[in-house]
Formats: sequence, C-alpha cells, structure tokens
Amino acid sequence: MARRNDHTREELREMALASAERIIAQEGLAGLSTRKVATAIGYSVGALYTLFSNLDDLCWQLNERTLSCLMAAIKEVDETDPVACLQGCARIYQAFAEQYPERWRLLFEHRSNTDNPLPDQLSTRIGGLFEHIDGCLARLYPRIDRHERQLRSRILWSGIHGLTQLEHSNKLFLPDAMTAEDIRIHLIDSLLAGWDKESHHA
Amino acid sequence: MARRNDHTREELREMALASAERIIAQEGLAGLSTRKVATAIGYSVGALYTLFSNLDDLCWQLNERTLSCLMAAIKEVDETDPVACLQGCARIYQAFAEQYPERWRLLFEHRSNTDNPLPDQLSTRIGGLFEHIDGCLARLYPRIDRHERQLRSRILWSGIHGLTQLEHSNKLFLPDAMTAEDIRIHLIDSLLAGWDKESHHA
DNA sequence: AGGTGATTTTGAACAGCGTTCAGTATACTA
DNA sequence: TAGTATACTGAACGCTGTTCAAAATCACCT
Repeated sequence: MARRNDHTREELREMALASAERIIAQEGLAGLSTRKVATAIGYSVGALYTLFSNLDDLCWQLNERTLSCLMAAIKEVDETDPVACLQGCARIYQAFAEQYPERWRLLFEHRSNTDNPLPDQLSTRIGGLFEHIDGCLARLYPRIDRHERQLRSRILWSGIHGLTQLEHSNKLFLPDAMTAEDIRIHLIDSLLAGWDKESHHA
Repeated sequence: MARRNDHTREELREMALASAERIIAQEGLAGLSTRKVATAIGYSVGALYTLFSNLDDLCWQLNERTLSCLMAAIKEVDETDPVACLQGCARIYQAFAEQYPERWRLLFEHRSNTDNPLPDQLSTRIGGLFEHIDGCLARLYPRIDRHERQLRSRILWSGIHGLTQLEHSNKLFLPDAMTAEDIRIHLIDSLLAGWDKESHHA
C-alpha cells in the first residue's frame, strides 16, 4: 500500500522532526526510536530512511533546529546596556535549557562514532553564538584587542553553560536560599568586575 | 556448569567494574553492554544480575569509582597558596576529563528514568568536592560569610566544569594560539580579581 | 562415603532496538 | 492502456537489557 504525494519530502522531514521533538519531550531521550517516529507520522520505518540517512542524522538535524531556536531567542534580547545584554543572554540560555531539557541534553550529549565531531551547519551556528557574545564585549570594552575579547567570551560562555548543566543534572548542591539565578547573575558580575580592573592583563 | 568460589562476590564486582571501564575506554560509552562485561569476566549474562540490579546500577557504581578517583587526584593538590590550590584543582579536573573522557562523560550524562536523580553515595562525594573548594576560598577570604563562600565555590566550579565539557565536545571554538588551559587560568584569575575588589557584594 | 539442601551459574527466551532491502503499490509518461 | 519510475512497506538480521526455570556445584550432616 505504497502512496505518493500525501506530503512533500520536506513536509515529511518537518513532520518527523516535530514528532521526534514531541517524543523526547514526553518520554526523554531514551524514548526516541525510529519506529516511534515512523508511527507518529503514519509511515513505516523504512520510509524514515528515505528522509534521514539514519537516527544519527535525525539527531543532528534535531540539534540544528534546537540551536536555531535558541539563537533566535537570544537575538531577541534587546538591551542597549551591554551588561544588561550579557545578563539577558545568559538568562535566556538558562530558561531555554529549563523549557526544553531533553532537546538541550541532546545538543551536548549527541555525537557520532566516526568522522567529524560536528556537522558544519552546527559549527556555524555555535560560531554565531560566540560572535554575539563577542559583540556585547566589544561594546563593553572597546579598547581590548580581538584575542582578549575572544578569551573573555569563552570564559563567560563556559561559566553560563557549566552552571546550566550542573543545575540541570542536580549536581550544583544549592544551599537553601540560593538559586541558579543568583549564581548566574553573580557569575557575570564577578567576571565583569575582574575585567574592569585596569591592572588585569593589560 | 555452574561454579562457586572461583571468586568472592566482591572480587567479581571489582572485575566487572574494571572490565566495564576498559570497555568504555576502548569502545566508548555506546560500546558498553551487559553481554560484553559478562564475557570479559568469564561469566554469563545472568550472573551479572546477581552482582548488579541492572545496567543502570552498574553505571552508578562506575560513577562512584570515577568520582572517588577524581577526588583522590584533587586532594593530592598540595599548595600552600590558596590561589595556586584553586588553579591546581582546576588543572587536575581538566586533566582527568582528558585522561578518562568516556568515564567523565558517563559521570554527567548518566541518569535513571525514575526515582531519585542521584544515589546518596554520589551526592556525598560531590558535596565533598564543593567543601574542598570552599576550604580554599575560606583561606583566601577569611572574612566573607558562609553563604557568599558557597556562592563563589559554585561559580568557580560551574566555570571550570563548563569549560571542560565544551572543550571536550569541540564546542569551544578555540581561535589559534588559544588553549583551554589559557581559558581555565584566566577564568580563575578574572573571578578572583572581581572578588578582590572590596566594593563587590560587601 | 553418600545423600540432601542451599547456593551459584547458565543460557534460552522475550520484547525492543537500528538498519537493510526485496517486493509491492502507486503515479507519471508515452 | 502499457510501461517505467518512484514511494513505500514490512519481514528479516543482529544487536540490546532483562528474566527465570533448570542445571551444576558446594557445604554440611549422617
């Protein structure tokens, strides 16, 4: 009972990815399987393999969408003050991980066994995120050179990411009356305070 | 052909965990399976289930060993200067993740579907790590209160952990002539510089 | 030494997984 | 309408974690 033209191939791809996102949101990463996705879009397993080369490929495309979605949210941060902009980006990042915990996990835990560690599309998007942070830092510290700015953006991003992951996996051991939000704010404050000191790495 | 007294149950457990560590070191996390571990120790699959309640349990016990190993390495850092001590701990942490990448991944990626997010033993060990960082900070800033010290230790640990994970998953996008080591050192320097300013969160 | 009960170990079995591919049903073309 | 190209199916393969009746061995008692 083969069919045809029920949907465009692009539509099918979209349906499959959307279904996959729903599945991992409801059942977790471990609940994702080709058979479930196929059933969800009303096709057989084999049909999925005409849309994606394999489950690995589907996961990478999921990550593409996730990162695209995250970047869009971050770029909506509209603050004139660069400090507020950095805090806003970090807040969005943390909120995103909380809203889509399984997609966020996939973003960092998925990797292929062979070949390149990251597909090019994904690399480009991550590069874009760093450039965005770089932009804030350039406004904050117009006199520092490119190298120092790149260093600082990676320090910032490492801290925010680490905080988000530790919190998300219950490894932050927050004392009473301390939230991950407190830590995020103070993390950025502390770093900027350190960089405001003229004496630091002239 | 059942046997007995070939090994103590504790010996068997040890053999199984050691084999599992070797398997994931050689074949990656995805290569770990109950049948492989059973074959490696010369027993059948069923026998494994008298040592561990399931694969989940085995993974938690692996994490127990990994964290114990990591803590031992960190506690060997013997620096009188608290700043050097913090830098040393961070260096060890990063080096450990590089030496045992798959075990380190398991430590942060493994989680059970149900019940408690973390076994108690593991929680205790993580708590110990925070206390160790807290100790360094107490020597550095004897005048700040407990709450502020806990806040700072979590900021530090978040940064180091995030940096390590991003580097380890090729998501740090290091420019030429910049290493993860540079970032680690500057991360700590910057934070401490921020905290040295009297004006900050008195 | 022989028997008996407790304990340890086996391995077949089950359901589910990713992946492949010969075959079938449909749509387009001539 | 016949033929061809395309879309799709679903059984099959080898793998996975997990269970459990049966088998093999040990420890002990007579």
